[in-house]
Amino acid sequence: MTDLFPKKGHDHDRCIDSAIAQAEKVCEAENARFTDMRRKVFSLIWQSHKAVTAYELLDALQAEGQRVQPPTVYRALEFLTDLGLVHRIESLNAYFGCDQPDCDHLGQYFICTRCGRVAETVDEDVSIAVRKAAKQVGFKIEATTVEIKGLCHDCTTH
Amino acid sequence: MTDLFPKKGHDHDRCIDSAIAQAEKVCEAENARFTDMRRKVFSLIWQSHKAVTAYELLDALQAEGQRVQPPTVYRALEFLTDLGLVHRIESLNAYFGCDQPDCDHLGQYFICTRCGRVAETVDEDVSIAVRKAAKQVGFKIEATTVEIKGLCHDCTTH
DNA sequence: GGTGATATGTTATAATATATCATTTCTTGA
DNA sequence: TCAAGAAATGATATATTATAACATATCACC
Ligand SMILES: [Zn+2]
Ligand SMILES: [Zn+2]
Ligand SMILES: [Zn+2]
Ligand SMILES: [Zn+2]
Repeated sequence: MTDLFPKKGHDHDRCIDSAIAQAEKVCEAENARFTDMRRKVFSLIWQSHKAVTAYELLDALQAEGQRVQPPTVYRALEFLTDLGLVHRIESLNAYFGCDQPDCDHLGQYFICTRCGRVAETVDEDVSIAVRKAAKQVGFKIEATTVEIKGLCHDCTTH
Repeated sequence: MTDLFPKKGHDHDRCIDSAIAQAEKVCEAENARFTDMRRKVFSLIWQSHKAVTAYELLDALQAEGQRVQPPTVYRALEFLTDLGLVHRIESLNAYFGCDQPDCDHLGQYFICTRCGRVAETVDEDVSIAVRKAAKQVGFKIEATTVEIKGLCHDCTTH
């Protein structure tokens, strides 16, 4: 068993720094501008491993004294999700930071209903099973949403 | 290849009648009341094989002259989804009728982006792969959302 | 430095969902 | 049968999530 979720006392600053570094790389590769606002929103999303809502981000920005409106947040989120730097959790209407933005992320999301954290995996067996199921019914896949709710390992044992 | 989606010219009245008959059975078995409002909402959902939003249902009810408010629709939807007669498609904020309410529906949903129809499958291989992926990371599953968007067989060939 | 493209600001509003309390309808058992 | 309690619906208000439309600012490039 390898827990996808980070350990309790882990150095989260490293998560943040690494995520930002990766985001910079992706933006550069895509010739996309990692503006102050986008960087700010991205950092806020990475403050935890939980999914955050657009309005939580808005509140956080406003708490810092910025006069930000919803469209600003949604635009940043659109930019980040389009680049695969952030994923939207459909069943939560919330967003969280991708820790492997390089991969082609037809990912699956584990969502802990106790601690609220989200972890992403790109499980080949799941992908294969989904593709096979689609093929069996003559369905041409464009996108998949696989969201699994339950208890993370920490939350089952503590 | 067995298309999950109904044929174009199929007798949809039979779909509706059968769905209502099944719903009556389920409600009776659960000792739940299939009231006029719930039956009405259920029928409206079954007017097509597409997923419909709560407010589309509300509009349809109001168009019939009823003075219905959102809570009434959401209550009916909650009742129906709790019984497994209707499923919510998270990525669409919409609802559609289950055609196999007896099974334990850890189902997967195929959503055609062209014709808008939804079809449900309960694919064991997908379920197994998801359970295995969860086990590998020590995650205890409570619920799963598997929504697959793309083109149904009809829409790829016509 | 001027110009077009991109990003953000601003205002308004659309779309989805729920909280709360009042009223009606149903069930059930004295 | 009908009174009491439970369940469902009505009604009002509001919370939450998201986008449209147009103005302004910033950036990239020549
Ligand atoms: Zn971390
Ligand atoms: Zn947890
Ligand atoms: Zn039909
Ligand atoms: Zn189709």
